[in-house]
Amino acid sequence: MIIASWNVNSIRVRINHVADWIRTNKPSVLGLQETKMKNEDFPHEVFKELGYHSYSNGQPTYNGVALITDAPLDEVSYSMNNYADDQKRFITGIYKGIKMWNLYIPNGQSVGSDKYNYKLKWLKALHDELKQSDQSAYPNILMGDFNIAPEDNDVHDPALWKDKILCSKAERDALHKITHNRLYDSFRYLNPERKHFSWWDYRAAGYRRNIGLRIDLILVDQKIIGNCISSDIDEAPRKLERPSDHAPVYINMS
DNA sequence: ATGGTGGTGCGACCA
Repeated sequence: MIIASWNVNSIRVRINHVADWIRTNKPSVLGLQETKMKNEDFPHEVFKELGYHSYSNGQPTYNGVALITDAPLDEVSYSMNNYADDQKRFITGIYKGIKMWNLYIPNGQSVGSDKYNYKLKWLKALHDELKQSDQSAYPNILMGDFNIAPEDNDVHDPALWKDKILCSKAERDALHKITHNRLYDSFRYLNPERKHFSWWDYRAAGYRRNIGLRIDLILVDQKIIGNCISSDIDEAPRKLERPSDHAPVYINMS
């Protein structure tokens, strides 16, 4: 089964790209970020026609996440228990005995800014939320736009990005605290040396020059990491007309 | 060269 994550940067603009990608790849679970659409406008009918269930936690203009699944989810949750957040960045649900977390982690703007402090607070809250769920019977898969490049091999020019937003030590430490003894970065686990990005800035012709970072991640519970067969990033949609600035990342699990 | 492009929505913000 395919588990995938994609920051679409507006579901309204990207709906045909997403529908085509689903038809081609037939994911079991697809987490979308930056839908930028309120729930009542979400195109549930498009996914229904494809044979999928869809769950939206959206808002106008900014943020917004959704889970698209080929079987119904149980226990869908739209917020963390211990962190009140007006920004719609969180949705979870149980899929065939696995707790799927789809997350749009704050960008953080620049190191030291108010938005950076919000990002670190959000990551701490996520850590606490995950720690609570450790007692649960369900293994976890966390997918989404983490807005953190885990290591220098995930960055086109590590010297240029050193201590910058998406790469700072505090962000990486927060991510490691979340994964420690619990989760594997599936792409890196299965591709120890590969340099492959998931996001390229629209500005400065980032994609054409392959100036990118790997910030879209699928973190898999150590209890089921052995079921992961492969992990990859599909650049095909990034080459289309009017693409998202992110490519879909996915894992194949037995 | 210290910006650039793109989405939302129509000005200014976010990334």
